[in-house]
Amino acid sequence: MTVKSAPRPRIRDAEATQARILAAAKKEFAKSGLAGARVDVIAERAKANKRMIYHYFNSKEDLFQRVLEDAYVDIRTAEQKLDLDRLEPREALERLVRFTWDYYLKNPEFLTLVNSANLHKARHLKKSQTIEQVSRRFVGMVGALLDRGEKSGDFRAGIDPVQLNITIAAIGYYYFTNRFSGSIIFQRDLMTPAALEERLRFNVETILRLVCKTEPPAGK
Amino acid sequence: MTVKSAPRPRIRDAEATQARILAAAKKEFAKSGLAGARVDVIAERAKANKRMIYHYFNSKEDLFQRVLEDAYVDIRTAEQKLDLDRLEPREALERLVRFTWDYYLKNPEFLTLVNSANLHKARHLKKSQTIEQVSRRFVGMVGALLDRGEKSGDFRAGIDPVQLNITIAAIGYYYFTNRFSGSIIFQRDLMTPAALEERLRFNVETILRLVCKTEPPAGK
DNA sequence: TAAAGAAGTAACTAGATGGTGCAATAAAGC
DNA sequence: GCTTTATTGCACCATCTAGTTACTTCTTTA
Repeated sequence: MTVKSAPRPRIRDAEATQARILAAAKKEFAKSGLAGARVDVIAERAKANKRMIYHYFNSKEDLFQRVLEDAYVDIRTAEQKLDLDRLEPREALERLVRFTWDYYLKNPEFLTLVNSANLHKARHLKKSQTIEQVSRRFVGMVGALLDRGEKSGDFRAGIDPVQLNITIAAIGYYYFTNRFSGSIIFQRDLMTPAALEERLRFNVETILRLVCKTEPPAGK
Repeated sequence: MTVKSAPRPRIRDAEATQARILAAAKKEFAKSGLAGARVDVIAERAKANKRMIYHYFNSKEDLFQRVLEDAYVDIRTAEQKLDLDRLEPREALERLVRFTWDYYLKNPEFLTLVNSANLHKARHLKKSQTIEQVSRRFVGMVGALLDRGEKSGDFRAGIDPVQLNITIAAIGYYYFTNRFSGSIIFQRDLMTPAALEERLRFNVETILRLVCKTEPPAGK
């Protein structure tokens, strides 16, 4: 009777349901924050029953924590794939700056999720073991790059990898999270392709000037 | 009967009540965001009746907008008092970086308020005429400084004041708003006096290297 | 000093909101 | 097939929350 060759879509699929809930939750939390997010909206957007959310994730807070964890794992995983070791130090550094920028641009939810986490004093991160693991590797990466560049004579000595990491993140992060207020205060649209390109160039220059011994080659 | 020479504290004082409400609202909005803030909490903390909030400020949203406006006016006013014109360009630039840092450090509510505003796409700022006024003056200030430094030969030519402004804000702002997640990810307390001092030094160096022609004097 | 208006209070409402109890149904194991 | 277990849906609740109604009390001023 039923053709089984192509397995028909499962009517009950725990994994798929959980994935839909997580995706919907990410969107909703990113859009409205933890307090502003509505569980009913998440359920509706996930095409799941609200009951499922509590079945799989226990509570709104736990769901938020899970969303946050997944978001951190995602960016850290992407960073690891950069393979900075295989590039010249200067190139590797520039690549990291560009990657960070692009990630924020393409994943704006990440920014608001982190903001929400910090509004709650990051108590959702403290609980998480996953976060610590991925973070450690990440911090090591820039440290190794700085060492390499120092030895090759490209980079100045004694730069703290944590400070550099923070700065690279900051100059992109701030631009994007505050893009709305920024566009008003500075009276220009910060999100046009031209504006984005200009900012990225400025950021690369900022970091190269900070880290490199000699000046970056005068513009293209 | 009643001695009127020393006017006894007024039992009814519209201005004082409004001020108390605004102060309480600032705290509550900064702590919990727009959605998370509770009007009842604001009323209680202001030692005012909830009805008064609606009497003076019409709605929760309007109150939020007012708090935001006041916060922007406060920082922009403080910046104007810096009197950068009277300093050497390099000194003036360093002063601006240090001021921005100190302001964020001493007014952490400002950061979360701005974050909340941006979570809501800054629609509370768009409505406000006050913001535009104070913003314009502020942007001009750094522009004038850059011009002056360029002419004196201290600064590189062609630096966009808006990009510089954003960068100066970013390297402090990011550090503070994400201090909770940062302390976990980087596995060090970012708020100890030593950590704060180190970061400020790093920030000054970042900006001087970005803007100045010659290297900043090799550290002490 | 009387009238008018401003400042303040308590109790209340209508609608939302996170979270549940319980039964129904599909899938997996025997 | 038949039992067991995991997945899902519906209806419901207790509580919270922004905003309001109706009223009292203080202050000013004519």
